[in-house]
Amino acid sequence: MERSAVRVTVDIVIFSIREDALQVLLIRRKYDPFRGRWAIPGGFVLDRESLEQAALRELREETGVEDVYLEQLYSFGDPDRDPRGRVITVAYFALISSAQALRPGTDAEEAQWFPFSKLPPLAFDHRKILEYALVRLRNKLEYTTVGFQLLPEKFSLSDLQRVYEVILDKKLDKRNFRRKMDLLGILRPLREWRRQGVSRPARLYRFSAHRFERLRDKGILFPF
Amino acid sequence: MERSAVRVTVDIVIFSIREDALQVLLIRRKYDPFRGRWAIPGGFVLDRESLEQAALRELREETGVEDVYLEQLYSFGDPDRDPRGRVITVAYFALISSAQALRPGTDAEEAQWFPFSKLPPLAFDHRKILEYALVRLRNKLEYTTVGFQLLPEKFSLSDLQRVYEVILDKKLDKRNFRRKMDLLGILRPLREWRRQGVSRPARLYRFSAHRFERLRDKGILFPF
DNA sequence: ACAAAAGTGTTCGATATACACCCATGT
DNA sequence: ACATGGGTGTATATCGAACACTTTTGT
Repeated sequence: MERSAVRVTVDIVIFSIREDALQVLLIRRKYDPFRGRWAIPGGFVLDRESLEQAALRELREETGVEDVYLEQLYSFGDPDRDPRGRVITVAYFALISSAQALRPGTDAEEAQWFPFSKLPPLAFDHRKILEYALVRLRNKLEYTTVGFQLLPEKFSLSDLQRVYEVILDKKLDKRNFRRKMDLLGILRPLREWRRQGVSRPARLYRFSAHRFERLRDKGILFPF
Repeated sequence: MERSAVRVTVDIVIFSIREDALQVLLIRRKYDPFRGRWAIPGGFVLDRESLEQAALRELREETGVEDVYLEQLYSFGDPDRDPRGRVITVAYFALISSAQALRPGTDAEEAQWFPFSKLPPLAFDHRKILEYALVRLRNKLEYTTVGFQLLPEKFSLSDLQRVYEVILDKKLDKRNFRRKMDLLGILRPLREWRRQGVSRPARLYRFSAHRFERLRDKGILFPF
């Protein structure tokens, strides 16, 4: 068998809802190739770590956050995707709660949130990766509970609906949305309300993980 | 940045319906590690080929078939998954029509179909890969048209139903199944019938690709 | 009183499920 | 005539989509 002179990276599409928009975290490249361009955070897989560990490490280095939803997206391996040589990347996507503050630019890299609808020119094939990540996120939103990963622990139903609306990029009907969430049976209402400026206070809810497990057991979700 | 001393393979889970069962093609390893064990066909990615090209090449080498449904499954990169060192594999799955004959054991490798329900002990983490492939195949079956890829060009509705039944491992109602297929609007009835032994001849159908494209455009499918 | 967001039910069409008998053919 | 698989319709339950007004609060 032939040896393959290949290097492997992980790249992580980091989504968050900020300022009522779906945003992704990008870093500005300091070196060639694509110096000055924006890129998805990532880096080489180290010798003794799994792909997921590598993704978590990069995520920690880039943002300082630890507890996030992380899912493998797809592997991209066009021979010409990196001008430096043969580099295959395993792309992940991560969801960060809008409450989580990032430790800014830890390894002296310029990092910045961009609304998905206003992406700058990107390095490598990162535009393609981002677009596929959005497709997956939208699909997952419809048949799983990933949406909750983008919210803080306590949230109102309007918060939740806004998450769905900005990701799917369409208005949803409030009554239908609430009924659906209610039927899912994974929301625990709290005895807490939150005043949002000048109007009626909104009841807060918590995502009920253990009811969610039953859904998982019914095979609605995925094994990794 | 650190170099990663990694090699990359593609492995292909090859599904087919044979003898009214879902089967996978395995090859017997001739060399260590895991000499004598059965394994999913695969091999190293070459310098100038994409991941998909590598998968297609392995598929051709292993089976002689060219026109198949091929989809990337998942990348597996546990540091200890291969005793020879760091090998990351990008797993694909392929669907082969039951009509397609394989060029047998071309590169002097012993290849054999195994019913999914009677898998032998497998090399590496290939058992895990196979199990995930089945989960994906089942999911895809429900919201896409991959099922047709397992049939020859002309098929009866009973043939089609059998595909669904053996993959999902449950009996389906004939009338409901036919109505659903009819509503999908992707079957073209032919003026041809086939006698199956001693009973009434079954009408044959053809999968209508161009109607299918409309479904694809509606975003029901995936980009790769 | 009014502005702003929270909250709440009903109707309708589409889709999924359950269920049983007749038909065409070869032996 | 019978054994074998092919073919067909109806009734019910469930789910998603459309749609408008009242409530609570701060100013």
